[in-house]
Amino acid sequence: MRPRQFDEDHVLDVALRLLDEGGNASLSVRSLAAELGVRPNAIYTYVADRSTLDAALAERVLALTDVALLDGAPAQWRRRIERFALATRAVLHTHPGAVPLLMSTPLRGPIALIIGEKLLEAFADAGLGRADASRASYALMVHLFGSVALDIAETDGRAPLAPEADRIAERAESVALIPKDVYPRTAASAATMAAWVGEAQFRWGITRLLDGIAPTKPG
Amino acid sequence: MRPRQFDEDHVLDVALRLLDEGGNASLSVRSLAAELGVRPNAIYTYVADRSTLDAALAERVLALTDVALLDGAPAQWRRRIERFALATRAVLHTHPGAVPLLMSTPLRGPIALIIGEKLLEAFADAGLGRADASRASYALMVHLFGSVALDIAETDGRAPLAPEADRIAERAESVALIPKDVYPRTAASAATMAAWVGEAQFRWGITRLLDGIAPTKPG
DNA sequence: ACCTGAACACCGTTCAAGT
DNA sequence: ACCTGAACACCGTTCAAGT
Repeated sequence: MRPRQFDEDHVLDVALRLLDEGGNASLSVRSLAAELGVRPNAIYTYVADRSTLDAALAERVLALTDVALLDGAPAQWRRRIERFALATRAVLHTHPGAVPLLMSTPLRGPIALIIGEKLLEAFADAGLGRADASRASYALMVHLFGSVALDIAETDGRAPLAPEADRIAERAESVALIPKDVYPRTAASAATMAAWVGEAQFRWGITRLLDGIAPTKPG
Repeated sequence: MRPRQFDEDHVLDVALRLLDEGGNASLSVRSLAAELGVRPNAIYTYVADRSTLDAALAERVLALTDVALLDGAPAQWRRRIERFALATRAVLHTHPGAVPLLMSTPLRGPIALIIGEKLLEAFADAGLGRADASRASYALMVHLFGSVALDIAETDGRAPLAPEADRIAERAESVALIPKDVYPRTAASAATMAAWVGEAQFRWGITRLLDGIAPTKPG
């Protein structure tokens, strides 16, 4: 009959903070309990088990996304998708520790559904039929989430991430060691390769994908 | 002065088998040791620590890929990339438990480099300049790895994966529950959405991406 | 050089008991 | 209804000791 000490949102916020501060291994049922000032098993009042906690965290980070960026005039469909993709990438970069959770959980929560629905709308505005719009939506999510996941795989998962320029510079150092006799083309394009984790590369990929999905007709 | 009981390859093979058989949580330093008939700490003779083991497993799975599929006549660049992407997707589906490792480790081993080098060659054959070829290679890898990771996030990570038709049918059931008043477009394209985890969707995405990267000029 | 024994500081989860 | 105490079956990793 005791009152609940916290609501579920607060529990998830604290969990997310632990993830942001400490990197990948810093969140556990026990560390979360300690942070809340409670015994480990009390966590099970708020959450069914560890994997449910992870899924809830993934959905929570997705909820930070601004889906309204997908709204707008039909003719602006491309700009709407691009700005949403850019902004979502930025949000996910803010919570790097949650990204592996996003990539290992089925994305079926309400936020994932809203994003899907609005992407369908944008691609319909682009002139695509029902099936193609659906395929295009998924292709875009694959590129968005996949790109962020690979970016973050190179970091320790702690927030805030190092500035982009630093992350690229660090890659440049390691890429410089690639033997140019074995990998000549790779060595010759080292600078571009170092910048794979940057926003320009992300824009480039999204642009080409959208070009392939809805080509502007010649003439 | 005792002889090494195993070589590193064997240790990795056994680890991969544990991952395949038991799903995500079935591989641990201790379970690996038990399977090899040795005490837990003996593992550290072969591997520096757990995260090194994970990285080695990721590289090992990547090594199962057939990079020769990227070779061929310059005019066939598109076919070379497509068949490589398809085959690599199939290989990764064979070791689903290793895919999360692939997505959370920097891909800098020799196999990753060879794949990159050969992709650069293929995109050069497509007529791209050095920087664009590099960006295109990464975009393709993002799509390939991202797509497989999202596919596998819907499974329990045990090999063999259920047949594609079954996985799609299971998704269809859950997608059928989406309320059509809130998500009308999503509900209307439910069948396509259920098939997001299928090979046809993967082909579609790769095709559109390549279309955007190296458009066949009109006329 | 390789493996064991023992130990340390952790995990997630359960169950019965207290309020 | 919520939390605690206690326990269980796990983790990864270290260190000194044996061969």
